[in-house]
Amino acid sequence: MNQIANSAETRERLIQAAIQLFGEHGFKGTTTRQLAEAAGANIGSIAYHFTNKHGLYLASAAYIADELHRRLAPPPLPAPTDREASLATLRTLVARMVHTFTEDDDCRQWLLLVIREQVSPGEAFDILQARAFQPIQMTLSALIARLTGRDPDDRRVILETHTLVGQIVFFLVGREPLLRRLGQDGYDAATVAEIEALMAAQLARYA
Amino acid sequence: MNQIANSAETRERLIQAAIQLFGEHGFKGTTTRQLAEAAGANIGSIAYHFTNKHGLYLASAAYIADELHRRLAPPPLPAPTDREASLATLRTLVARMVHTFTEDDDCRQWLLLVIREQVSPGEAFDILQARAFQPIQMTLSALIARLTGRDPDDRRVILETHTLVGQIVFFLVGREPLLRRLGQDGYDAATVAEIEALMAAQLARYA
DNA sequence: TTGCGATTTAATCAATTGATTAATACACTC
DNA sequence: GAGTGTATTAATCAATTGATTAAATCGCAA
Repeated sequence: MNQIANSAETRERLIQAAIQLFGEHGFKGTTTRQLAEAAGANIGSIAYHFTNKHGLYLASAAYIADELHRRLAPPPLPAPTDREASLATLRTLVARMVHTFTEDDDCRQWLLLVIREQVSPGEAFDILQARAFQPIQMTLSALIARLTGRDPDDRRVILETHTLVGQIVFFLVGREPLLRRLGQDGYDAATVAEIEALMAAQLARYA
Repeated sequence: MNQIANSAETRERLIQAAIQLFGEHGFKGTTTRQLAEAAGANIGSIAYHFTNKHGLYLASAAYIADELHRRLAPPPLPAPTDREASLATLRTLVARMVHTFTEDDDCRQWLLLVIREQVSPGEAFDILQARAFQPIQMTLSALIARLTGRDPDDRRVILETHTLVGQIVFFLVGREPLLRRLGQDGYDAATVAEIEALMAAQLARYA
């Protein structure tokens, strides 16, 4: 191998540091010196690998998008006529989302960056939308469409998909107020199981 | 009147500018000079009225909390035994939340500040929690508890309340991806009506 | 009007910011 | 081992940052 190996390592460490720091303090709240130090790299490395601070930000967004897609990747859809299989796929997908948004600490790091792009969408939003949101959205819509006998582009299907996702995502977004109400400081296995059961009950209406 | 009138005006303009700018660019992303200019005030006014930039941030959070509470204020609860009235109150509350989160442009400005406090809760989070989240949370829980014949502190009730709120809030948080999927650039009256109908259908299970 | 505290203003401060530079160290080929 | 292009480093730059200061202005009471 050539020296690109070493280069790729620095690149990777910078992206990891960027995700953590951008996620915690935002874009302007994170300095290039913090990034370099956290990555064990030099300030100049940022310019060398990503042109500038914003380039590193975009690279982080792309990394997050790919990780999200990897975790919530749409499974191969069953035959459109097989209702039972479609429902099973939907259940699996929902369960995976619940686990990801409650138990995966990485997701919490990503949240602020993702939300910021929702509030004022920039270049990073397009990356997230294309690589993560859209595929998941489409898969869920397709499944719900089959189960309700509607068209996947039916507005009712789109809105129902949205409320389904919203319920789950809110365990990540509204995590803090919920945990305080529950008197806990984290989602333990029992709580996650309760949430899963709750969502499974929700899906019963598609059965 | 004494000169406090003029002082209060400057204070108010600073808070309004702060909500807009902090909401759009975050705390570090907003400079004191931007704040002063947007408020038509002098940089020194920030220190005079709020000690420092962070003090202005806290004042903005308090303002947002009060506005949220004002919009979603818990109506007087009906007699605990009156199921019909409880359901009607819940419907009203949900409808009001839908309208607020879809049609109220102010809410979109507040979102980033609120989410940031969820991600890394600071002093501002406690203000939001105490003045806005908690009262709404408690009211909804109380209503759902009555309608399901459970205790308001029952974990199942708490979690169900959370999913209910999550569905609605996600029309604000996940606004951008949804609108793209719908091929619209905003929530028109017809769409809001559809959402309202969808949520009303959700509440049918409590009937 | 005069006086007095409250408020606003312009100027200035030290510190930090993102970016750039030239020099150096590195990995690999010939 | 010399040569070459890649990657890293330390030092430096101009610009911007939040905060502070002393002076100026304001509103009202005596």
